[in-house]
Amino acid sequence: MAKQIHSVIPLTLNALKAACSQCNLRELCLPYGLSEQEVEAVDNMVGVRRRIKRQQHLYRAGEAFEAIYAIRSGFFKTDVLLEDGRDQVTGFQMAGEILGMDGISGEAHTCNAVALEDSEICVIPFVHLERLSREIQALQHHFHKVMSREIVRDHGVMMLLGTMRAEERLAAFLLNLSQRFTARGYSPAEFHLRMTRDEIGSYLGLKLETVSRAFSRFQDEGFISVQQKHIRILNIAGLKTLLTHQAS
Amino acid sequence: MAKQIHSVIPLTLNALKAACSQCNLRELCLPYGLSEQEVEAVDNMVGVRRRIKRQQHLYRAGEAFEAIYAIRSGFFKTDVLLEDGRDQVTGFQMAGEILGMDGISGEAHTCNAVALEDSEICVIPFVHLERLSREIQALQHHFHKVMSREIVRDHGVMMLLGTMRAEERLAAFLLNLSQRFTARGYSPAEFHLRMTRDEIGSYLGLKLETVSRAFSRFQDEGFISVQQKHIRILNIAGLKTLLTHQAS
DNA sequence: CGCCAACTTGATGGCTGTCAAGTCAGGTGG
DNA sequence: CCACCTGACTTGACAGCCATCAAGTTGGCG
Repeated sequence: MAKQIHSVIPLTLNALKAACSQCNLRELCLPYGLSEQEVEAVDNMVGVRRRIKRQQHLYRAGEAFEAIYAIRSGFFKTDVLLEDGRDQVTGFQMAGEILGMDGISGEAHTCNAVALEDSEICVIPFVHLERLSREIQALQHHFHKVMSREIVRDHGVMMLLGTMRAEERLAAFLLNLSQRFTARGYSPAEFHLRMTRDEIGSYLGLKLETVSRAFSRFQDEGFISVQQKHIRILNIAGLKTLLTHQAS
Repeated sequence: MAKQIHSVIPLTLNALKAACSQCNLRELCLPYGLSEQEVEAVDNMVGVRRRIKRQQHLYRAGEAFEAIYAIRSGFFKTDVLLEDGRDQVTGFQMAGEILGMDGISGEAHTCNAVALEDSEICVIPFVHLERLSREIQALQHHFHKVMSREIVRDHGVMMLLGTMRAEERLAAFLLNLSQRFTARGYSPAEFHLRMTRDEIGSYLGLKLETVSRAFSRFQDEGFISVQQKHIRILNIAGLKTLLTHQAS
């Protein structure tokens, strides 16, 4: 009991005032070409920064929706639970991406968001965002684009789940990760998976054994090298041909 | 040739000024409690009504994004095409629902929207919508909810594609249709499918034969009666148990 | 009446799920 | 420092669900 109190409370209270004006992820979260005055208004809109430890929830399905969250650093997954116990990972999110937009429609979150590594997020109270969006056109349009991008991304996942075979799914997944790491200035060819095989499988609609076998097969073919969660892509073109060539 | 010209051109030109103030789908498209003045402003925001004949495209992937569309009557599907020819239906839309939000992020549509029966839609130029959203808070919030609802819906489809077996998918599909028809004042138990088995299969990540077999099996079990595209649900509770009971 | 698209039904095969055993890496306690 | 333990992962054998291929049926339309 006492132990719990000591270990948990300090973590969630670790909050700082956010400062978009100083943030190097600004171009991911915010529109181009805001005036100084506007950036200051955005600084005031964003509430606080919060640290979330690995395996902690940022929010849970059913909780009241109050804010969306910008990931400042770290890595998250979102997942949905069915009544019968089945669940599915609906996405993996990394720095510069936005979490929580599913909650707007029903005023409650519809999925869980869990940190896969120690992370830092900026809290954006939704009423503030809407108020400021009414004043700054560029911010309004940017937010609409962010939501729309989420819809397009989901369509991509539906495509993947509906039409692709196991190896195609995993290839698409790796290429997607590679591209997103590249966009953040990391190596396109070498990265560390933050999620387990089981979580990858859940996201891709596969069992963990199938994911593992596909990894092994890719390694045998010389497309990648796998050591636990460390991935190195050796033949990006090879992975890409897996996607386009295998027509049904 | 001459025949084509005669049959096609008149259709797409069939456009009227829209009038939300008169529309009985108002509660689906618009927020509650707008003032008369505000409804009038919305009337001006919405461009024209357009008729789309069965099998005609409302928009195609790649076309410039200019407007979103509210379905006034009729039935649509949206689908995405992969380079290698595979495609997938990403959704079926009916009266009161909104089409085209996928286009906001990239300023171009990312999927095709095709009428599955003769339909009528209201064109909502997106710059108008954003302008008016900045003035009418309720409209702004309503639009955000509509986009968020699309995200939540997509998560539901991902769940379906990622975790359910063929018969569960079809049961979920039928129950979803039933619920949406009910919300529009139609019978919850009896309706006409506007799409082919192939389109259902594409949406559910199944082949048309599998869809057909599942229909037959549901009929044998006494859950539904099927006559071509005419569906009658005889045992809604039975269909629902298919969803929750079959844990893996 | 005949044609065609949509659909149904059967037989077969393959991909992936399931079950099981074993390996590996990291952390803990002696 | 090392043995042990646990969770994550790999690999193999087998089975089942669904895709594929094929043939036949139905209903709508010219």
